[in-house]
Amino acid sequence: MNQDRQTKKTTIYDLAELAGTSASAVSAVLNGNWRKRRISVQLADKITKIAEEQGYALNMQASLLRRDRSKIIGMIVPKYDNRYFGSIVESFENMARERGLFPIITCTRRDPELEVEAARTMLSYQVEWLISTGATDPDRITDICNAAGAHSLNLDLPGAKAVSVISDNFGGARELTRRVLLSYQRKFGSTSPLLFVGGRGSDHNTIERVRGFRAAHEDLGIAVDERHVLTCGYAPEKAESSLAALAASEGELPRGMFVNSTISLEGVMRWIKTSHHYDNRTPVIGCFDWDPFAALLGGDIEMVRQDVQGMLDAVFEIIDTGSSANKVIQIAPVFMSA
Amino acid sequence: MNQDRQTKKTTIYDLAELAGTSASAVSAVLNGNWRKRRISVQLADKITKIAEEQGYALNMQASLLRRDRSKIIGMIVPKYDNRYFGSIVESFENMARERGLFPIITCTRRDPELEVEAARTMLSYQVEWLISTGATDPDRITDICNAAGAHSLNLDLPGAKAVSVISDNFGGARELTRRVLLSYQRKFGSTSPLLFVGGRGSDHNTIERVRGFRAAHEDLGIAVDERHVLTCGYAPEKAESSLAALAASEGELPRGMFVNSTISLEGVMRWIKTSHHYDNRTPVIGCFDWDPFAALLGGDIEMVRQDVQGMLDAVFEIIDTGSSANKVIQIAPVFMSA
DNA sequence: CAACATTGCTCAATCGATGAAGCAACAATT
DNA sequence: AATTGTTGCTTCATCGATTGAGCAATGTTG
Repeated sequence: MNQDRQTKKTTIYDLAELAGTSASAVSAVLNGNWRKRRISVQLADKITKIAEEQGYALNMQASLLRRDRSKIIGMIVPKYDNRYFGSIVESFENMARERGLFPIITCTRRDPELEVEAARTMLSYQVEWLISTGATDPDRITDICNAAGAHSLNLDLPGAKAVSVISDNFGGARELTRRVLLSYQRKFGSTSPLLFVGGRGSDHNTIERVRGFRAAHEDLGIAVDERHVLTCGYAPEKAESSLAALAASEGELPRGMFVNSTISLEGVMRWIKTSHHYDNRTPVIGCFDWDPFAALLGGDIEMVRQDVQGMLDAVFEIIDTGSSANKVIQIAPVFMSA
Repeated sequence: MNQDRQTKKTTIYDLAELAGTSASAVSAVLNGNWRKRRISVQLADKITKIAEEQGYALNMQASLLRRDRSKIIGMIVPKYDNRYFGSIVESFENMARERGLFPIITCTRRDPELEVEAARTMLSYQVEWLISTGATDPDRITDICNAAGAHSLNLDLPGAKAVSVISDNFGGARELTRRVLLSYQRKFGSTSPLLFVGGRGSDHNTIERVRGFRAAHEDLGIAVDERHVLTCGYAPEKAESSLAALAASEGELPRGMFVNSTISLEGVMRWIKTSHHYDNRTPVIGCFDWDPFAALLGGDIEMVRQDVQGMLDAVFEIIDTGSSANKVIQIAPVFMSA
């Protein structure tokens, strides 16, 4: 394998020698502004041909060192384990490439130290922008970016020191809760407060969603049961053990739920299946997030899909224009009819 | 926002001036080999302190240009829309970082042109290794890497020109098919050939899985129905319309299925739900891939989980040692009990 | 035909970090 | 006192691409 790899890479100097010309001319031809530099078409063709024959590849490090803009744009993302972050990353890459930017993405597993380390590394690579997606400490990253002369932006979770593009968590949660409460009423003929499961009590999105959850209850004149707000973290296992604990201490759990992410929903559904707590008592569920399989699970699951395209449109508008009037841009999520 | 960003970035020359020393000393201190270069502890401390105060960040482009190794490792990946690729990417990042390598990943959406363009771009960034995951034309990428003096490796789908680490598709499919056939027999008291749905007839994995599918049928003395091998592509919509077409032309479809990926399964489940074809006739299904929600769908879904950790262990063993005896390394997938 | 413009290129400095080579200053050894 | 060794730095060339300045060789104009 790989036995025919060259030891040394071809540079513009090698090409210049082969073409009997100067490195300067080669550079001009290969980076496209040879017209401006008055290189003849003949020489340009010759150089292009030789470059292709030699399999020449630009050394971006050398090029970037000399140029003023790197055109590199970084993103940190917590996980790759759900559709939401997956489609954020995929769209981000496409939109960056469309603009001639080179995207680099790093997964930081909700680890504050890793986030900072990743940010520093990206800055070493001269990123012009750094998008912190769902970061645990976005302001720290903004500070680091500012110190290094790079732009920064928060996505999904807001920070105080940079523009933030987030879902309308309050509005979305309020509407989702309202729908589940009404569906409950329609189905079971009575009203009842819902169970809230998943997310961290300290994170902005969860706080806002709980607020929307409460607002919807209040709208319909239903009192929230405080013991039933389980902000136990996002991991499936957390949701699972949290439900198990509550069921152990309370007996029967409500037949209506607000689940704070598909990740938590994973644990909820697993618990429902293994505990048999809801056998023959199928609950109505609202989930703040969307997954194609979860949508097919049957029963009564209503999902809100965060508007990834809308959020990234907002992100790139800021990047394209260089600034934004608002500090926090809220994008309304989309309701999927199950 | 961002009003306090500096115009110029701090360099080692700035630090040298502030510390009243030379850039060379600053460089030695900051990259850690100041002991070897006989810099005094006092000066090292002083420089470190000033660097921190100034928020100095190394210019990786300049550093890389000078150094022999870039320690950058690239991966191209088809999509971020399922657990398989998601966990490949996440593990890849972790394992690369553990080794002091800088991972860059690009999603190429199964587009051959994008794959090539992405490979070229990564080579410009001086990647030492390029891992082609599920690439449509891995050999082309290997050629490009060879020409540029970079190592390459195939993951998930094999190529002829570089070492390939893939799942044992034949073995896995054979065992999965066997299980589904037996489950069919147990459940319905008779035997019947299964339906094969999803994947591309031209890709290696699909070919091997169809081969395993046939072998398992043969093992049990069941004849495969050739019209029931639907290698219609991976996209959910393809699976959906393919099933609809078959049902339209054939009437009742078999109650046993082999689905070639969770992506295709998404279409299959949607069709089952919307068409009502299988209402009160729940089929037994085997899926070559795993998804937590799909696993909870109920009914009889058996899933094989590809051994991502095992595959990446093999990948990094090659990277660590620099070579491999085998051209194709097959990793057995793991059977999940539903 | 002199003066000037245009064409088609080359030269050389530059980006920031790195490290081999070298050089003072002082210490240790003969 | 002369030699050798050690410490603690600095100088400078270098990596490969870019670009302003400059320079011959032509072409054009009055």
